[in-house]
Amino acid sequence: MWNNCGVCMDTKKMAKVFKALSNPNRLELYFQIVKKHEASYETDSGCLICEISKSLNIGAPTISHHLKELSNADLIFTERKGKYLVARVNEEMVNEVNELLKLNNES
Amino acid sequence: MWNNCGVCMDTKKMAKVFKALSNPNRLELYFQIVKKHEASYETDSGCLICEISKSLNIGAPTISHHLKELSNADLIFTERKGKYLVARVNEEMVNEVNELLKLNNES
DNA sequence: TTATTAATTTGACAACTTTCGAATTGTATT
DNA sequence: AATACAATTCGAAAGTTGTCAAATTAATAA
Repeated sequence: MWNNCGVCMDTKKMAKVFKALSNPNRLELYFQIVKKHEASYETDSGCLICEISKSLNIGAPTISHHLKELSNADLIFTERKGKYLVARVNEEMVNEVNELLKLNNES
Repeated sequence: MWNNCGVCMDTKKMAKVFKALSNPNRLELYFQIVKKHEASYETDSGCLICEISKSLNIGAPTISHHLKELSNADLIFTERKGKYLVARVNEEMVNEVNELLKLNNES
């Protein structure tokens, strides 16, 4: 459970997730992926990055970089569909984070 | 709802919270405050920082700095009790973050 | 009052982040 | 084949972060 640095194993993984969400533009990107994901739940059509990127005032290289960070933190999956990139939320991971953050007292 | 940078107002606030939780040592510090908070729920005795800091391998100035970040992000409250500093979780904020992170589809 | 313990401030430094422009790769359209 | 569009890679600039040592403040105990 504890490593030699006094930091819990899971803590590092979780810190990485939070770091991925810690930049406003990246967080907004994440929220838009979630929103599309929820909207297209029935069709399971995923979310085109080029559409999202129009609404964020940052260039394509930056978007690419941010997506990699979200992906590296296991918050999203990405997949190439021909010319386009499709992003999907990793629901399992998000639920895990939610559990960890939840306070469980009886107030 | 949206500002001129294409970033949602709440997004900045949330990004700040996630940034506060994005460093492993700071996250561990936060978790320990939560743990103590939950354990001492009945007595409402709070959590002494000097106790926690023994289990993290970082110096006092760094702890002080990290506490300020958690506090700045409204994740915790701190209060001086004589010689000691007592930390408490801001339950309202944590619940808010949890709501925002929660996925609401029917899977 | 002196010494001790807890916490903060300051200043510094290396490491990391965010972002961009330019060049490049991959795919589709004409 | 030539063009256009989507995305990635690279290299660099400007800014931010995590950490510490040294000095300082605050409160308590001897």
